[in-house]
Formats: sequence, C-alpha cells, structure tokens
Amino acid sequence: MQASDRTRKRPRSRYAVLGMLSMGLETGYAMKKHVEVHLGHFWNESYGQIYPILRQLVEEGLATCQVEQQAGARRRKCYALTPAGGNELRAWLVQSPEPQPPRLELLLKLTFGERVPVEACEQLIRDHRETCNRDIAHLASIESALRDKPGRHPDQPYWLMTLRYGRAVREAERTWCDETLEQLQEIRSGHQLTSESGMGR
Amino acid sequence: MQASDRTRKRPRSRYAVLGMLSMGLETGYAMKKHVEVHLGHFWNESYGQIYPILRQLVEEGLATCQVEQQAGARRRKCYALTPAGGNELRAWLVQSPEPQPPRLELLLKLTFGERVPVEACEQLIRDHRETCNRDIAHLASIESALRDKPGRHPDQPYWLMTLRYGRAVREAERTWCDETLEQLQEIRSGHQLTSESGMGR
DNA sequence: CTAGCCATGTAATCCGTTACATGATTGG
DNA sequence: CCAATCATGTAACGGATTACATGGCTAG
Repeated sequence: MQASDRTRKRPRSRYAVLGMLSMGLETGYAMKKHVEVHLGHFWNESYGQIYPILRQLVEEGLATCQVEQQAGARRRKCYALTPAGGNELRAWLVQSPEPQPPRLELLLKLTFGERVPVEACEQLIRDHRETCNRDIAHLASIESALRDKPGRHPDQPYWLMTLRYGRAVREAERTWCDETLEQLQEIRSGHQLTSESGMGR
Repeated sequence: MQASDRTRKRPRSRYAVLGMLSMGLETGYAMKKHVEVHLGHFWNESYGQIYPILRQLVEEGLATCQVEQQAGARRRKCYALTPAGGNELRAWLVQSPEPQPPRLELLLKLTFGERVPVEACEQLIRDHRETCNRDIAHLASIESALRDKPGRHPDQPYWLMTLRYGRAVREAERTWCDETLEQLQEIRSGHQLTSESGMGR
C-alpha cells in the first residue's frame, strides 16, 4: 500500500525527457529536435508533453532551470538534471518494460481480408513492403552518418543497437510481405478456379 | 473540404467492432472474448470502448440491435451488421494504414544504457528475449490449434498470415537480442580493461 | 449454495496530439 | 526586408484504459 508512490506508473515521456537532460540537452526545443532526428525510428514526443514535464521536474527537484536573458541572446530556459533526477532516471532504466499491448492496424485489416477482393489485400501488403524499404534505407543512412562521425560519443554503441533493431525487424517484415504476397496470389488462383472463371460482373 | 466526412479519422476500435460484427459475433461480451483469445497477438479492446461504439453504430444505421429477453435466457443485446455497416467496413479495409509513430520503451532505455551498469542492460535484453520466446511458443500453439480444427473457416488463411507475421517479427527480435547480448559483453570486457581492473569500490 | 461465467454499462482519469498564439534572432 | 529557425507555451480534444457497479444463469 505504501509502495504506491514508488510503484505509481509515470508517463514514459517523463523519462524520455530525463534521459535527454542526462545527455546535456538544455531546452525543450532542443529535445524535440533530438527526438525527431535521432530517436524518430522508435520514439516521438510533442511540445505539449515536453514543456509541462520540464516544469514538473523542476517542481519535484529532479531538474533545475535558469533563464538565459542577457542582451543579444534569445530568451530561453536552460534546464539541467539534478542528482535526484539522475537517480530517478537510472531507477527507471533498469526496470524491464512490461509488454505493452500492440495495435497493428495492418494485421487487423488482414484478419478481415476475406471481405474485400484479394487484390485489395495485395495492395495493403505491397504498401507495407514499400514502407519497410524506406525505413531500412533511412536507418542505413542514419547508421552510416553515425559511424562516419569522428569523435565517437560514449552512447554510440547503444545507438547502433537501436538501429540494428529497427533494421532486423523491418527486414523480417519485408520477408513476411513477400511470403504473404505469394499466398495471396494462390488464393486468387483458387478463386478463379472455383467461382466464375473469367466472367465479368 | 467537403471530403471531411469520408476522410475524417474514426477510432480504429470502431472498425475492429464492425469487423467482428461481420464475422457474426453478436454481443459485446463475445467480442471482448474474441479479441483476447484470437486477436490478442496484435490487438486489444476494452469494454469501455466496445459498448459505447456498439450503441453508436446502431444510431448511425451501421448495425441493428435486438434485445433477447425471453424467459430462461440471459439478458443480452444481439447486434448484427447492416449493409451500410458492411460498406463502411470494406471502405476502411482497403485503405493502407498510415505508419503510426512507434514508442518502443525497450529501445528508449537502451539509448540511455550508458548511464547504468552494463549488466542492467544485459538483463533488459535477456528479459526481452524471454518475452519473445514465450510469444513464439504461444503463437505456435494458436497456429496448430487452428490447423487442427476440422471445418476450415473461410478466414483461416488470413488468420495464419497474421500468425506468421508475429512469428517472423518475434524471431527477428530474438536474433537481435542474441547479437546485442554479445555486443554488451564486449562492452563489459572493455570496461574491465580501461577502468579499474578488479578493484572493489 | 456458491463460485464462476455471461453480460452490460459508466465515470474518472490518463496519456498524448493538434492547433494555435506569440515573438525574437539570424542569414540571405 | 523576409524567410527560416529558435524558442515557449497552452487549450481543446481524442482515444483508450481502469475501476467500479450490477445482476442473472449454470454447474458442481
């Protein structure tokens, strides 16, 4: 009962922000950019989350904020992690995420695929295959940019792991698409044999 | 501008319900059960969604509802799809889902992995590996149960495709886990060499 | 008789996105 | 001067989960 405070589920965005503070990002704006550019393949954040969280973290003593307002500089709030904030982050990092219920719209559509022409299903799969290909190319470009960078960041090996994850999953999906397209073609042949054979309408 | 009605984004739960109506499921309760048992590997639904949606669909003429209330039977509402409902479903089925921004907590943690002992990261990965194994076994059991069933359902080939998807992705993840564990071990060796070599504290 | 399943429903709450409002600074 | 970028923030909305309330039927 009294563990409710430690056990209470906090929004994951909170820890994304703490993590970015821990890598020295100072402004909400910079964090949003960082998510878009570097974490985009497995995470997203909106200003509507970031700014309120930043304010909260300061209230809770997990971060500090000093306003930069000297002449000839943009108005900006400079945040930094406190030791307590670091502890909070690490405590979260070591907990295995509980598996979250997935919602894969593509598979939901495919489950009901019998209700539409086979060709429609084939289109769904081809589109998904294209998405996979684009993602794989995108991940590859991020990866090579990261490897070419001269002074290597201490986080680099971990970043590479996340990139490998994306590639592995996307490639598996692409293979699945190919197999599935073959199966759909078989179904199509089956339809031509059993129902009308060549009749329009 | 005037396409707003057809284009307007509707909650996906709505179509999950329409789909289940199309396969003859009659009550909200049965739908919840079906999601849990048969779609659990890629979808989830809660009563808090299902019942309000069912009411709405009737209001919109996409479903009908007749209350079964003869003596000696449980009180239940029997829903069925109308032709308009079938059209709505099919119109949705043929549209490729736009890629939804993922939020993979495991990868978020791994990105910040440098902030905790390597052993903690290894534990994260091992746990995930276990999850993959459990899922693969679970999918296999569903699949064999489905294949063994005598009278084959017209939707069966599509169900098998969704199962293959789950297996393909989970197996790819498992392979990634193995590779990642190796890399983490290398990192661990590196630490031992550069920093204190065997010193406690 | 009672535990467990069938069955329906709602209110509170949460997480998160979207859209908007505002404005300073810098580079071309 | 103007467009792009840096920068902060909030209000409204939406989708979804959680927790709760209720009750009848059935099998052991």
